Amino acid sequence: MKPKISDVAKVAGVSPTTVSRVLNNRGYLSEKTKKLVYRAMEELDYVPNDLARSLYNQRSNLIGLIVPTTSNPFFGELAFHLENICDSKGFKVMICNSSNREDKEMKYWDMLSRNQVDGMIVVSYNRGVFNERKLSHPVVAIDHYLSEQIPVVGSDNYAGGKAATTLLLEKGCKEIIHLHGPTSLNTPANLRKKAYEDVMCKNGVRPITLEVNEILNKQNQQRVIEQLFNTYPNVEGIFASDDMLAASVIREARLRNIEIPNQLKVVGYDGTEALQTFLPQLTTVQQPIEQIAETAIMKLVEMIEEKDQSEVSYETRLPITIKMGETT
Amino acid sequence: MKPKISDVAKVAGVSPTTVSRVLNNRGYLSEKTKKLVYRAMEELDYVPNDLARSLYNQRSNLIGLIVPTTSNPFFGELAFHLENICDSKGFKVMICNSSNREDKEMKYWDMLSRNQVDGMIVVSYNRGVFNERKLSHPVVAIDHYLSEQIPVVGSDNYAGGKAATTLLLEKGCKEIIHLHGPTSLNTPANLRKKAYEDVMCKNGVRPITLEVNEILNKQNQQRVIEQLFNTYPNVEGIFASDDMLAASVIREARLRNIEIPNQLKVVGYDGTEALQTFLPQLTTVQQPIEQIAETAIMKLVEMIEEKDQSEVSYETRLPITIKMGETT
DNA sequence: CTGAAAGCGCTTACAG
DNA sequence: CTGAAAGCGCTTACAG
Repeated sequence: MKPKISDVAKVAGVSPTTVSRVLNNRGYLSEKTKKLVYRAMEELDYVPNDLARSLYNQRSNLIGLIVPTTSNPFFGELAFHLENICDSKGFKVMICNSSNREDKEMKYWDMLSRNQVDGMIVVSYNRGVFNERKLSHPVVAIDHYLSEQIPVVGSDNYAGGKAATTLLLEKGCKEIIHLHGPTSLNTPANLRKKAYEDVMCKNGVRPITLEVNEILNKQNQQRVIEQLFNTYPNVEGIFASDDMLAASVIREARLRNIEIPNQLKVVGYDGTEALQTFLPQLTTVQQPIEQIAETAIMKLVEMIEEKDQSEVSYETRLPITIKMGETT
Repeated sequence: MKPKISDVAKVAGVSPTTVSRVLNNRGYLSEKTKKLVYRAMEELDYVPNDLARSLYNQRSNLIGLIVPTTSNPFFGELAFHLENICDSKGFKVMICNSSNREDKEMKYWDMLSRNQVDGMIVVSYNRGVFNERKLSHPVVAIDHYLSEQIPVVGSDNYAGGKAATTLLLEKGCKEIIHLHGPTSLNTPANLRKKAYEDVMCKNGVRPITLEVNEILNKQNQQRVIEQLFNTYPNVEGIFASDDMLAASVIREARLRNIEIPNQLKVVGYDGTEALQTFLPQLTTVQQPIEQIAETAIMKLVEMIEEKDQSEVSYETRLPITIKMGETT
């Protein structure tokens, strides 16, 4: 059996109360008692039981994290930073990969509630699920509106879309097409499209946005990309709303012997570390992933700590940077 | 306050014992009582407290996962599969990114122990840390030996190294160099090198292995790669022990105007999804990541369930496949 | 078929 | 400076 506080107490010749106080460094303790207790803990290889502690304290120091999948470098990198920051603040992270499925998101949500998480960070494209659930604990969303009560943190999508489009125009592209994820979802990411369309119109060029309906669906992506090249054989610039789309565009262009950047210029969005090792030549709009993670946790902790949530701003947009590559 | 079992009991007009039994579907219950209890739970929005449950049951259904970082697509993808499989078996996952630092691994290990994990999956390049810790719960390692007591699951590294080297030879390369991670660590991954050297010797060619000392250190990698090209300007084939190295090799070759695959052929190792979207043209040895995850969890659960651990095989090597790209 | 009591391993207000 | 008692929210052996 694992030793418990009462075992330590017996060995140290004190009461469990005293051991607990030594453990938490609370109240007045004589040096002698402390040493006795430390020695006993050492001798028994005592490990405190955080479950029991959390139960009594009504505080788990646990953060639930729901992402589509850490297989995707963007979410993998986001999860890394979120966990790291949580750790530095004394929080533990329970991770959930929803594959962006509503049913899984719901199950994970309930599971996390049962596990008494102090708060949750959610990356979901399915607003509906969360909109209706009563919030028994604070939640912060990344780059997607989940409900009126759930603050959102993300990159400055409008600035990103604007920068990408402007760059393509400056490089002399006339026919510029935007490849975008599903817009039926009301998310801040739609501002990438909005910015693209605004800039295009302002420059007297017709904006053309093609939509990829399903996120995480490679075949669907591929179909849309092929259609793009078939319908617009003279396309000179493509602004893809994420780097994986951009990579697929580059691949298709190569198959069609379209030279990049001479005949076609491509700009992506995200700028993960993985991209920078695997496809460093891609010009892309880089999201400040670590800063997004920091801000999200900061908000969440504020909500957890102070029960007055009126002070937490609903939406935060963090500045992007353009990473110049060889595709523009 | 959140409702607890006794609140439900009051509303349903039964005892807490009965509510608990309904919750766990244990023992004889009259249909009428069940309905009463369900209705009460519904009415109160009752959510069971898994912390309390785990405390009593001496079983958390929690798995701790320590990886270097989910930013790296290989670990990100591995984490995804591990979590998914855990979830399907009713386990929750607490995730820890160690950045491959011994001090962090130790802290995380202790943290997970305090949280009463039923078991741990560890990916670590630092054998020492774990070798000395007494195992208070089952542990399974991925692709690295941590101690005599900790089973290892990974890809068949020898077969992978052999396949890669053989391919390069078949494609006509004479001077083939192997880029390898730190070999001071005694890990199964060293078999990639061993296989390379065996195949080279068997074919009467001199094996040359260059070592990257620090994992996750980009500058160090870059230095070694530049040195490779400077020292061996006529290199015809490079077998890199992971895809990120291979990608850096390709980048450097491009800077030096070395044509791939005409002048130089490159084979990587891992074959993650991210690679397949970002750099699909790379020929690589593909690890069966999902299968590795499955096997690891299977072993871990066996160890958790049956206390007789003699039946669990110490090492498992899962079959690799060569994914042909355009770099060979 | 159902309930009162004890206990999982902690912590804290209260008393001394 | 230290301890006995109660309680965090559950579950289960025991009794009825």
